[in-house]
Formats: sequence, C-alpha cells, structure tokens
Amino acid sequence: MELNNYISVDCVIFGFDGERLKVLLVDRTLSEGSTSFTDLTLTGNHVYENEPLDAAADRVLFELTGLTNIYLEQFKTFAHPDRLTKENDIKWLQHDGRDPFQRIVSVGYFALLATDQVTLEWKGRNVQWVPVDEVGELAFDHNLILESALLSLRNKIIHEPIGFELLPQKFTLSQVQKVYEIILDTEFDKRNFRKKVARMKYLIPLDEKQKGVAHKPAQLYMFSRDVYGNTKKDLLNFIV
Amino acid sequence: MELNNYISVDCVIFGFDGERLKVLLVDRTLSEGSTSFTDLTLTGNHVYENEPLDAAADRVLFELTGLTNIYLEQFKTFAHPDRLTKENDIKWLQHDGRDPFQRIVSVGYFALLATDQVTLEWKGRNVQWVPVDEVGELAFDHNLILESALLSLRNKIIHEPIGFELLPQKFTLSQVQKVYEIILDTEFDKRNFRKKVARMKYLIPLDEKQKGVAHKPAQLYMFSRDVYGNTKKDLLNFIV
DNA sequence: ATAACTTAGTGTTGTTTTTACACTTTAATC
DNA sequence: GATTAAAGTGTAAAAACAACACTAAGTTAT
Repeated sequence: MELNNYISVDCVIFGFDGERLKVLLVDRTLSEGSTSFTDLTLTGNHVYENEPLDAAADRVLFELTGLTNIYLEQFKTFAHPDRLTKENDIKWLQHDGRDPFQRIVSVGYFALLATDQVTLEWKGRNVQWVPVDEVGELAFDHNLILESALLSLRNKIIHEPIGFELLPQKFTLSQVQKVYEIILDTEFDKRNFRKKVARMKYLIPLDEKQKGVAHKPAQLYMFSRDVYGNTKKDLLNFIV
Repeated sequence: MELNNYISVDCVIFGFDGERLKVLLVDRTLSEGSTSFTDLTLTGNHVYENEPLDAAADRVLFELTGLTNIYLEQFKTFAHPDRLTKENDIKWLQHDGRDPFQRIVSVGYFALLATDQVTLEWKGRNVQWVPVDEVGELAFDHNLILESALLSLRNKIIHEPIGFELLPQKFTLSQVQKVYEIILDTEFDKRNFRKKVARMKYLIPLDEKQKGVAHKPAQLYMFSRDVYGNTKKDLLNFIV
C-alpha cells in the first residue's frame, strides 16, 4: 500500500491528568552537516491511497499511542500554500526525501483521552505531554492547528457531553467539574454544578468509592453512551 | 495561474426566501455519443496553486453569484477514496479531460444569504434554488456534503446569531422567527420568541416600517455585527 | 365608505432554572 | 486522638421559561 503524497492528517491529542489539559507532542530532531535543531510536532501522517480520512486518523493515533476506540473528531482542514515554508520545515522535508514545494492538505482531528491511558514508551518514540498553555513554537503550522483544535474543543464541550472522554472510566464529580473548569477557563459553584449534572441521566453512579485518598472518598460514576444516545434532548444547553 | 488538480472546494449555498430553506444547485448535463444525462451539483472548483482555501471558496461563490462579503464557513472535508466513482461521475470527469482515478480532496464550505441577493442569470449559467427537503440525487457525493452542511448549520445557528445572514439587511422579527423555525424544524411561541430576541442588544430597531403589505406593517430591524462582537457572552444559550 | 382580511404587537401567571452562599462528614496521616 | 483535605448537602431570592388570547394597523374587495 502506497501513501498519498499530498493528503495528510494531523491529530491533536488532548489529555487530562486531573489538573491540566495537555497535548501529546513528538520530538523532531534533525542533525545533518551544519544543520541541527530539535523541536516538537503534533502527530500526523499521510493517508494511504484507498484509506478514508477517519481511518487514517485512527491509524495515526494508534501508531503513536497503541490505543483504539478513542474519541476522535475531524475539526478543520489546513492547506495554505505557505504552511510548510519555514526554513527548518523545508530542511526536514528534504531530509525525509519529500518535495518541500508539494502543496500538502492536512486534515485536522482532535482526540480526547486521559493522560494515563498512554504509555509514553510505546514503540520507543520520543513523545511528551505538554500543558496546552505552555506549548512553545511548534514545527510546521502546528501552533495554528493546535489553537484551532482548542477552539473547536471548547465550542463542542459546551454542547455535548464529551468531557468524560478526558477522564478515566470511573470518575468523581469533582473531576468532571475540574475538566469543564479547565477547558472553559472558568469556575463553577460546587453545589450548583452537582445539581446540574444530577439531571443528566447518563451519568451513572457506581457501587464504588474512591480508595486511598486522605479525605472523605468520593462516589464514583461512569458515563453511559447508551443512555446518552436515548436522551439527546439535553444536548442543547449542556454546561454553562 | 494553475489549478491544483487534487484540492477542491465545494460550496453549499443556502438561501432563505421568507418561506423555505433552499440550496443553490447547478445543472450538469453531459451529452456525448450514447452517453447522455442531466443532474444537479453543488458548486465547486479546484483551488489555484498558491490560493488559500478560504480564498478559493470566496472565488467559487463569486463566480456563481457575483457576490462578495457573504457569510462563508468551512465545515468539513471529504476525501473518501470512492467519492467520485459513480458511473456518471467518471464519464463527466473523463469528458472534462480529468483523471477519474485521481483522488480529490474536497473542502466543504457553506454560505448563507437571502435568495433574492442572487441574480440567477449571472454569467448565463444554469442555476436554480431547490428547497433542501426536495433535493433529489445529486452528482458526485454531493448529497453527503449537503447533509453534512445542514447538520453544521443547525448546530451553529443554535449557538451563534448567524440566522440574520439568511435575511435581507432590514428584516422583521417574524422573519427572524421563521428562519429559526425552518432551520431547526420547530415552532416558537411568538410572544416568548420576541421576549428572547428583545434581550439581544445587537438587534437594532430602525426608524422604518414595512411598506406595501396588506396588513399592519412590521417594525424593521438590522443586525449589528459590531455590537455582537462586544457582547459575545450570550453567544452561549442563544436560541432554544 | 365600509367590511373583511391578514399579520403585528403586546402582558400575566405559574413553573422551572439559576445563582449565591457555609457547614458537616469521612477517610488518611501525623 | 488531633489535624488535614476534599466530599457532600439545602435554601431562598431572582431570572428565565412556558402557556395562553386579544387589539392594532394596514390593504383589498365590495
């Protein structure tokens, strides 16, 4: 199977660690003759001839993390003629045997997961979680893509219950509140927030509590995609 | 300037005529030897080498309608390997001198305007407004693209005041209500709806009334993009 | 000129949702 | 057994929502 040389997908992999929203970035190091630099990129790849875009995004995510069945959504496409014209990017493409003047369409996807779902040593690639508000200058046009992904995420999380994708399967209400506070950069009143989520039938309380915490252990919940599918009415006006 | 042969944009041009939501479609007629068919397509075109996607979408819209400064938004990208493999589509591409096995990425945009902004005879192309709920089988994968555009439109119009883009500059509150009812396929109580829009500071009442209508003439309003920009808080929880 | 027609425009009441706000509980740790 | 840390809980006032019916102001038909 052959790679298409002008269509690629880039995945913005968001992770939440209980405290901050992070993005999974990959080292890009080039050292060749007098040229030498290191920086970070999102993960992406060309699609195969005959591969649908969604499949390519799944594959890219899998190749980096070993995970399948992760929330993944196409959010925007980037194809500006000058998107790959920074000096280091051209060197990198040349080193990689690619034509730096070939215009490349990159279809942006974002993925949501809990940071601890990823084993960073997977396939020995040099990969790291970086808090989204501490991301420096990235390779290619990846700062632009990241900003755009964040915007889409914020927009979407208000109206659909995707925040749970950033949490472990079993989670506490405080964790849910934290996810929404971090992503929307706001604070909610604890009691009011809990009253609101109490109305969501698809948040299922489990017969289980937190363990090993140095305070009153919290009730654990899980998110039921099934129940949600049947009660899509409160999709509108979700949080906020 | 040369056209890129694998990147295209397709524009879903929505129009409202006071009664229904329509989409602007273009005749595709091929008659050559024993092959002969007529159907309809969205409007689209390849982008020029060196042309950004947004510019290409503006251009495609302009070439069909002669209009500039129209609300236009990228909503999804289509690149399925089988998207152009229907028999008629292959014949059409061949007739057009294009390689039907070339994989083409199509970036979808939707435009919003009032149907009477468009002069259908523009450039003599065979163009027609079709109510979205009466659209038959379109060329290529354009039914898919249209459905996807409708979904994006419905999603967006709930949360951001873009309904006004489908109305003339000066409009009545009943027209606003109708737009939202048609697009969201629902009905609102007139008094409650008006109470809600009365809270929107960016709806500016004019010193002007409807003329020549066979009933009490309605107050005219306009939408102020400026005021809206300054009061984005009620972006959330807009209509519904 | 008047009647008929058509859509514009308006207020109240009961119900639900939102907001603001502080103390007790339960576990682990020292 | 005291300390620490987060979990969990209720109420009252304000705002928003939902349901509902008549009058006003033009045009058209007679």
